[in-house]
Amino acid sequence: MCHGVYIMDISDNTIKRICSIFGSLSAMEKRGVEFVSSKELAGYIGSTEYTVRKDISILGVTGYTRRGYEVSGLKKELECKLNLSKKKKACIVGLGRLGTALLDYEKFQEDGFEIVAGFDCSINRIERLNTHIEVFQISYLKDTIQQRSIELGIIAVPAKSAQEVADDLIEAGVKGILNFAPVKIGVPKHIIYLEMDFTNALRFIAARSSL
Amino acid sequence: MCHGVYIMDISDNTIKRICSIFGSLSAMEKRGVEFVSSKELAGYIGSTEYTVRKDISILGVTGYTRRGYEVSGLKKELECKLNLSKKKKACIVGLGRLGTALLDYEKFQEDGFEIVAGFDCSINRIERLNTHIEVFQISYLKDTIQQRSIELGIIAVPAKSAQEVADDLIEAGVKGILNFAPVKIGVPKHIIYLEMDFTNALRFIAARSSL
DNA sequence: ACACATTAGTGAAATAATTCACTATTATAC
DNA sequence: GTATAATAGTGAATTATTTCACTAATGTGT
Repeated sequence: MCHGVYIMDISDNTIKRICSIFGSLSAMEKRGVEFVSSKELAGYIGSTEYTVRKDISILGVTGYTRRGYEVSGLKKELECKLNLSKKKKACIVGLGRLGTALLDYEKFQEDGFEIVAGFDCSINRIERLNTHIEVFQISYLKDTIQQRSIELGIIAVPAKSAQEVADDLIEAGVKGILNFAPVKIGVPKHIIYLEMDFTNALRFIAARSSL
Repeated sequence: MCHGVYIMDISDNTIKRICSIFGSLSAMEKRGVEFVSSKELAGYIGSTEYTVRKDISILGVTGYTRRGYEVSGLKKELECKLNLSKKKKACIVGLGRLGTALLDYEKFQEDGFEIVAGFDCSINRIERLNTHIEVFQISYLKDTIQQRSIELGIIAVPAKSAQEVADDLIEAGVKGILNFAPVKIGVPKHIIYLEMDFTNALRFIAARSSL
């Protein structure tokens, strides 16, 4: 943890926005942008200048009058405050179409998330896979996670086995779970859980646009 | 639009929760569950009984004292209020690993979202694809969307071409966009836009669990 | 038939989040 | 050098959201 701020007291919404800001800063840094204002950042992440300034100041980071925030400086600060600098090991359970797409999602690597293992219950499917990441039969889940100190589990199995997989991941010791199965998983309070439900997303869009 | 409620006045958060509730109800209906309480629903979607009751009552739907809500009845009501009953046509742009995974994501079909076209810029890639959904070279995007009255666009291209694809989709007339590219896209106010940024999700989990 | 327990519905209270209004600072133009 | 405009920082006001507290209704058990 970085000095000063106790991140656990900060709201989920603020943390999510800071994560988006971090992503925008990475992109800007690549493009060679040096300074960015709260207004511009707000545009990038779909928020307001007020909220962006509040969020950043909650973390105790400051910018420059008349110039805004220094892109790479702010990025470094956020990285430090959010503990994103350390490389994090993750695994993917379920190597169907979505799981294999995630296996090779380059963006994860760029961002310090290293996929160090994939698991599937089907030996046939595992043998047919063409990837540079090591893949295992799911019975090796617990051992592999513990041997390799994997901290994050990504679930890409069908809905009906998602809870079981989550239980195994937690028993093996992961700290966070990203769930792509279209079902809500129950986890103990100390496990950080996030769901990516594609169908729900489409429902939201449909409802809002009154299709 | 259903009678009574003006859905545009309802907050995004409420709509998102209602969408989750809808998903949970679908699952329960399949399992043959007849009634469900606000407390149980809250458990499923990760909320509280108070909020669930408020959300449902905002839509003007009522339950039964001592029994809760009738599962299939509530589902029908929500379907009607959220305009989810009509089949909605969608297309996917970008047929890399993620795009092709989405092409055959059965859950979409089950939920009334019909993927009626896929697009990619590479003819080679299109020819190699093995799917029962019609795929086109991206130059046919506008014509196909208009001919088939496609209302939803799903973007699964690399970050650098995402904005351009979005502009084309909007010009062609889609009403909503679901963006899987890890970049924020600018859209006019009347377009409903939602982003699924996997890396951001992992960042959030990492920050919250202080990996 | 009666007591009890459970559950929805809802206005009010409490809490949280956002926006505003203002200050201070400083780059830029003239 | 001075005026001006742009921008961060921030306490206060506003707005939104969630939670509480209570009522009413109705199954369930005795």
